[in-house]
Amino acid sequence: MILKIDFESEMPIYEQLRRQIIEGIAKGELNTGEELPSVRQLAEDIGINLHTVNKAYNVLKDEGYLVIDRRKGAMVKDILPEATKEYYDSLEKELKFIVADAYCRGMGKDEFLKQCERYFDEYIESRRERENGR
Amino acid sequence: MILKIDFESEMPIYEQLRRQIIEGIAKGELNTGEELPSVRQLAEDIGINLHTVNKAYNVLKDEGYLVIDRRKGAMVKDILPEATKEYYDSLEKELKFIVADAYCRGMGKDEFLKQCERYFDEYIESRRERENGR
DNA sequence: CTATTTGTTATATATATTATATAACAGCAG
DNA sequence: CTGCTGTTATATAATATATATAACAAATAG
Repeated sequence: MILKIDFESEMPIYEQLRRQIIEGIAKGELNTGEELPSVRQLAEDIGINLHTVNKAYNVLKDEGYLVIDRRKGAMVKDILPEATKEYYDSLEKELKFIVADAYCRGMGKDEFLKQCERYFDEYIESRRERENGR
Repeated sequence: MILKIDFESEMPIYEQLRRQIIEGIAKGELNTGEELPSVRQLAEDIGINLHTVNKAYNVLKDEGYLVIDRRKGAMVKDILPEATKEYYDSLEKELKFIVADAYCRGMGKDEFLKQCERYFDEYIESRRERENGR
């Protein structure tokens, strides 16, 4: 899986890593149980500090996406995190704002929903393709 | 319009203000052309520094939501910002991640879309009610 | 005219976050 | 033993966030 960091972005590097890894899991580029590069390896590959990678991994561990074995390294959990109440609450907050912004800018409900649907289908399709190839 | 700050939140105060004001516009609690409290007034009301309010106002000005008159203060723009290419790009990035996260957590496409639709309808309905009352 | 209000600008300070660098540690595999 | 894991510790630097205080120009209210 290819990870790309935008060093001009306001978004912290560890947060960019976190998001790309979650997107990678959604696409099926990263499978449950799959091992991730070691913190040192990944840090060297993308030219950042190992502590930055470590932070991303640990956030993902706390969220329930990864398990980290002190000796083997990080791997994607066999069972992905569930949609807990805390998750629903934060999702609602985030979505409400995004929808408000879109609505103010004159984006129609249908157009917005179509986009969401398209993104969902992209992940579903991507996973399906990869599962067939195995 | 009531603004509530969560001082425990990781989200910066000015960002909380920014989001609530956009949501207020979406709901129709704030109408185009309507004046906002002065930076000093609002800062005092919610117990924060005037520069924090000023930052929120200026971010919203840069985004095209507000006009700020040096003597009269801030007011909601008569014409709200459009969905520019930059906006679409940032929306796509944001939405793709959110969808990925939801998908990984086992949230169904229909459930996700239903929520988005509900939020849209809330804003539409809220605006309609307020327009009828005027 | 005077006093008050507006956003703006400037300076200073404190704190937290982000990212880096370097080093050392324990545990395990080859 | 050697080399690989993540982990811990310490230090440093830059940036973001928030506050405090003061002063300014421009307009308005009395």
